[in-house]
Amino acid sequence: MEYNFREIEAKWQKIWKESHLYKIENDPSKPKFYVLDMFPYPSGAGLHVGHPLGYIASDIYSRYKRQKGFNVLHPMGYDAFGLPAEQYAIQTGQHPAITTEKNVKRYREQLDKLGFCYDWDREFKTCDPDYYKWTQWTFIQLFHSYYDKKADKAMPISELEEHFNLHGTEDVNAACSEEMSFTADEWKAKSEKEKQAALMNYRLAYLADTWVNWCAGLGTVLANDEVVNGLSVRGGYPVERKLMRQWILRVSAYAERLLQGLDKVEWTDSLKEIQRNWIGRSEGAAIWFPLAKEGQYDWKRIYMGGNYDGLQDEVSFEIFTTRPDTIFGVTFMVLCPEHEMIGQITTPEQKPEVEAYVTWAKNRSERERQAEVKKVSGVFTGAYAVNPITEERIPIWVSDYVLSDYGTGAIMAVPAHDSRDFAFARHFNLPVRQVVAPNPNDLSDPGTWEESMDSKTGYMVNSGFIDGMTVKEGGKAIIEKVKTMCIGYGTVNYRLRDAIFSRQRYWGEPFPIYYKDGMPYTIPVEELPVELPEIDKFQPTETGEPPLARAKDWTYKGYQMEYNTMPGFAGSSGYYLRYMDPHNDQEYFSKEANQYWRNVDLYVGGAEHATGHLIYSRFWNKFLFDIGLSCEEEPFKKLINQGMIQGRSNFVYRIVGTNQYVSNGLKDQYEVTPIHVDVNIVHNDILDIEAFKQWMPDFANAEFILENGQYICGWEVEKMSKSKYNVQNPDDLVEKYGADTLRMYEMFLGPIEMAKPWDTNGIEGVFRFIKKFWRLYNSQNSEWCVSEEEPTREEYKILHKTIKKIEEDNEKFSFNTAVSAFMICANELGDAKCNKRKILEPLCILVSAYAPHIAEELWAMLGHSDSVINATFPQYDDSYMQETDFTYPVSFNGKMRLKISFPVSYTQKEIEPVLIENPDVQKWLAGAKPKKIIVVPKRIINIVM
RNA sequence: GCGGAUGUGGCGUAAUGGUAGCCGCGCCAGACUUAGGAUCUGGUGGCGAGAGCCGUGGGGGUUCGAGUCCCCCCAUCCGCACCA
Repeated sequence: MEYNFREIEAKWQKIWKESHLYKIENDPSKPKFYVLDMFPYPSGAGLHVGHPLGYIASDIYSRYKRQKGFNVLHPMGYDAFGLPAEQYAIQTGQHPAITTEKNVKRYREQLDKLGFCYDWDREFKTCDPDYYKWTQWTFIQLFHSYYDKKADKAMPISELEEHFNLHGTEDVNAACSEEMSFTADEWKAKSEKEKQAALMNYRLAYLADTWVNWCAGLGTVLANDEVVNGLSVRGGYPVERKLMRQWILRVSAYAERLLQGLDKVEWTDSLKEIQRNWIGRSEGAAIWFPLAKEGQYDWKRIYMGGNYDGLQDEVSFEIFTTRPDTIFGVTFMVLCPEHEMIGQITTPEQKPEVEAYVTWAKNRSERERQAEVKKVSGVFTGAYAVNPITEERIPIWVSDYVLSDYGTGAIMAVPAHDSRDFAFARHFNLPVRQVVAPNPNDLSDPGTWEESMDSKTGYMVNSGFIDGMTVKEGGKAIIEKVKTMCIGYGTVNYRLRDAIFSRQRYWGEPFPIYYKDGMPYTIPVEELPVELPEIDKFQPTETGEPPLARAKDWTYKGYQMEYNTMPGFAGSSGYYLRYMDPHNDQEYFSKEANQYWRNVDLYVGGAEHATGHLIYSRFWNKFLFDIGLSCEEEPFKKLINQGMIQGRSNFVYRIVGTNQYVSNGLKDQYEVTPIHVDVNIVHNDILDIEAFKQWMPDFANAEFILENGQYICGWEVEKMSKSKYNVQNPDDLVEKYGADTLRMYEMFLGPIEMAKPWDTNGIEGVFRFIKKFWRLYNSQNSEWCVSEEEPTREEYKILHKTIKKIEEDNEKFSFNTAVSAFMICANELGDAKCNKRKILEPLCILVSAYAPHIAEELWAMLGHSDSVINATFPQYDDSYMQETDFTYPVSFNGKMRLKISFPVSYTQKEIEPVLIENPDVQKWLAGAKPKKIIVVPKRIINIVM
């Protein structure tokens, strides 16, 4: 039989599908292994060309693990809610469910063509009510939980209520939006609405007025990770800051655990680093600075921040600093433009200027603000604060270089040792005072400085009681001091912010929330799912309400339901758990299923999810862990980021002012304009001239200056995009070479985690290998030619060398070198004309993870009725590797000169005399006496002269 | 600016501190062919007629021996970026 990949691949894909070959059970008698690909969003464009890379790698690993005796969970499904389908719906009126269904179907077809071993019986979409029921359920649990810092976990909010009833806020140490203080009696005296408002301050899913990223272009708010450089990731629309009432997840409560957990997972250093940066832990101090007024300060009273009855006139600002040691160098204070105390403290003379500045700053878009980071702006309030340590009066300024949502929105400025404060001080001519020096006597005049001295090492100077201490000691001393003064304490701040969880959109999970008396209440879990209602149009209402406000009778027992929907990351944060038990209608997933599958052993996907999905799902999982659902605290044990697939563009060079095109090698002789040319009409950088002329009307009459009769195109690695004409569709390659060739070629390109250009130039080589592989089993004239003869020792050696290499490479995900090993093996067996079953049968198993179709066909031809995926991975036998002699490379001073063979049993003592006598060695020694001879057994001999 | 990664033939890449360039593309030569973007065989880092010399971004170092380990520098890519 001839190798006909179209026939073979179609045949086996059909058989696999019909027999549910890849369906697996939760079978506790076998060790488990969970391999997962990152949830794809089925876009209208079909499978992105970068996707298969990761899918192939995970598929190979899954098949390999299965052959190694593991029960492998390898599911697939779709992250199906989201903006593109809805944008399309707004434009065309087509319901997003229809678009989504169509896209999912196309994805599935593409995936099936690549021969993946997914257990499709576990497939689901995030927009399935059966699934989003559990997304809503989790939201309800979050709503009814708070984070107890003492227990360091989520707890039922009912316990907090109970505590309030008995003790008020005394001894409460919980994650919250703002510190609260009331007694049990005060609590009991509160109205139901007031109580709900107070509890909202603690819930893990809470409703609050916050500054959000409002994207008018998309008509919705966005999470921080959905905004890059002030533009929305989807669509690239400008984003502005807006104060809105939104659902928010208290992710920040988990900041420390999210950070600590990174030490327990096997992810790349770079990915962990990105997450650490995103979480952004910094240690420092919180210190209160009072507003300056006449007389002595009662620091204890000031600490209470005016919350004390009778001390309403005391105004103070809480600042956060990572450098408490530099407090003697504070020469001014800065508040963010959003700071609530600005109106209260601004002097009448300064009021117009301050108000103008605040209005200007608040109305700037995020993009403008970020683009002009280097520009210094700000305004003096006319008010002064008191440095609580030095008791100096310092001016209070307002500037947008202080951010409202980090720390407290107020800073103590130390221009000598902070570059931003320095720039600000220089711009507004504020004093700069040095308080840190490399050595205690090494002072200089800050007036002459061109930049601040940000060093975190050195000695304190001009710093009163901490003079002479190191920076570290000084910091500690100041924290001690402010503590005893009751005006501050050492603390930790995180950059990680709570996640905005509302979207003013239709195509997402509805919230299981209704409003009574203006306060939100959850729908009973027995009544879930809250299904997405039908609406007539997908736009916001005329009054600016989200689309769900259009739904008829969108109420619960007469109460209005929530109009917002959940964001894209809601459904993708816990999907990996649902695969463990996807059809369970009683629970998210059963305890038994979770106890068995535990967490994902291998997660494969792109690094672009580093600050979104991979933080949210870790948070989601930790919460489910806290409430006893998930038995593992980290969801993804090992994670591999497939490298980005870059485009490889081709160019033709038009001679300026003509319709003449000059070949790459000759272009330097002319003045040319490079023009992108469709890579699909270029083969190995040689342009198909006829196809080029037909490609676009402009080129129909093109003339060419050739080299060696050909037009050679230039090339460059760029981002893959339609406008650069460097997009290649995996379907076309499957059509041309077959899935097995494509799978192996993608692996052959290089290490899986490395970024690489999508260059199909080498695919022919892999195609040749596949055909060569086929011919090991089928003779030149296409007849089955496997013999039952006993292989030679040499043939066994080739096989076992390969078994060892493939096993090692599979284990370390080095799939490129494994493909290379298969090629070497096929070359060697071909040279040996080996057609023996005892060699070719195990080899077929080895290859089956990489090229499942051809392997399945050959396996059947070898006489097996069961699938090759159920075969056992061959056992490596070291005895075939044993040799009696070893050919030593002999080097002189580390340079390899010649080779001499010695029995492996020979020791250095036995080798040396023979070595010295050797005429070639004599020649290289040229009469000199070797200083030293190094023999590394079975490795190398080095003669030092 | 901060953090992470990467630098090896014309190209993709390979090398537990031990023979640099495996495997493949491309290229060259040959075989079979009416033909070749098919198949097969051989060759292919640079310089040199040759023995040989030089070669892993650059410069130092450790070592009998460095692409690999250490220090400094350069380039490219990725992430973060007024985070106090």
